[in-house]
Amino acid sequence: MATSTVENYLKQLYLEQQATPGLVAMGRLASLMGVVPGTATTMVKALADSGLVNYEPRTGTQLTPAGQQLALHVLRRHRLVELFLVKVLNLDWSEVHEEAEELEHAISDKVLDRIDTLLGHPAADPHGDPIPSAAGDVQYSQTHSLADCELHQPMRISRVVDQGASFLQFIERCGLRPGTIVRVLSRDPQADATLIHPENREVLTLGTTAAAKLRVETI
Amino acid sequence: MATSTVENYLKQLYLEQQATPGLVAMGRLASLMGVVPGTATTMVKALADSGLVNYEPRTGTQLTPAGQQLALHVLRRHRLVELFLVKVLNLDWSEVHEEAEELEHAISDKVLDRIDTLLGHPAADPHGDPIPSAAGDVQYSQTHSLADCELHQPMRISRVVDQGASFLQFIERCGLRPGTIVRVLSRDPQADATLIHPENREVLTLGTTAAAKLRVETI
DNA sequence: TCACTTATTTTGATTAGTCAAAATCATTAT
DNA sequence: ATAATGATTTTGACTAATCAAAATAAGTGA
Repeated sequence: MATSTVENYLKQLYLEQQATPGLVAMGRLASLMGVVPGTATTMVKALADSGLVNYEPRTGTQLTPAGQQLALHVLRRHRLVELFLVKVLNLDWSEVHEEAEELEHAISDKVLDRIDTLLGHPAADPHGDPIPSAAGDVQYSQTHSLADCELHQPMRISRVVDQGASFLQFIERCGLRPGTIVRVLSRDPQADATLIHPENREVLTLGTTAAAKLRVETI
Repeated sequence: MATSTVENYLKQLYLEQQATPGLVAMGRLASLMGVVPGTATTMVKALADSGLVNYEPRTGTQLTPAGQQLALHVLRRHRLVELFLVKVLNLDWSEVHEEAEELEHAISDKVLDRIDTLLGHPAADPHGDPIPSAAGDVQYSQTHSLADCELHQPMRISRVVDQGASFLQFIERCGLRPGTIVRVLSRDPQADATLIHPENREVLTLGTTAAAKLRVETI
């Protein structure tokens, strides 16, 4: 059985590879995990010995198929738990990430399965992140973000790519949760600004960094 | 923050002191925790340093008020989780003990509170064990067992003092879950047998050890 | 090519929890 | 009172995960 530390390394590697394909450098992994670089090196060597990652000294590391499988399992637990906490226990979506961070390591397959059934085999968590299947398949609807989608076209927000509670609360306040329909009215690269119009809400301006965190899909 | 190992030691000490008041010997604690006696000694010394137990070398240990407080907190989590798993996720009551054993260390006060609310502030878990309040109070309804209660008097089963899945499944099959009304028809000390009659069920015989595990209360 | 910067790896230590086995202590039985 | 028995404690060692700081490698600039 993988310890929860191992599960966290694998999960982080998976997310990082998803965001930036290719080898993950030790320094990068260390900062994601909140440890010093030497610790990451030691850990990755151990993971390599278990066949969960490939390790190229002084270059970087990446998940093996076995490692990815395990990472997806963890991610499935994490995301199902998040949705469960929101839907069944009425927690706020801005706080469930932290809670799930602990529960994802403690929950058995049996309990997870019940949760999955209770929720009706959902496809995405409260942030719009896809929930991997028990077999380890994930559906990435390759979307644009508010920072690069078409102007004036109504789009549906499908995903919020930032788990921070304060950002999520901000999104909440602006009425920009996943599912909401928005249109981008204009972009001003000089001002680093995107003018958007959420359905039934007031027009507002987002900086490009914030806009890029809101993934959208055409309707 | 107490590690889950520490939480388990405290929980086990509490349960043992409840069953057999007085100091708990190292050998006893070790066997309850499934470790070697030397390990228990080392651990108890550390717990004593943290002010969670009193330790009398070569005699035994017992919880301090602080230790008991923490133990009750763990027990509250354990039992609320058990009930939640049965009521909300439809797990079998014979399997929830194992599941709760892990979850009790991962669940936050906030989530626990939601569960408590969702279940309507229940007083007992699926085995009839009382759920300590958030403040750490427990209601022990001091009851008799089927091994020593009055004959012929209808009694309500209030508690099953054995968490083992196979025993619980047996109890289930005989229709002897908490809440059931039963009468003891006779006892034969020589044969070590108790003849009981569960309401709407067939008469059956239990050995004294098994009968003692079924706590009952007068109606 | 040589020095400099920066990331990575190595080394030595630390903490929590554990075991095996030797040493110690406290009781019982003779 | 002494020896035997049995529990307890101590000692030394191990694993997982970590950090601090020194050593090493790789790439960059001059």
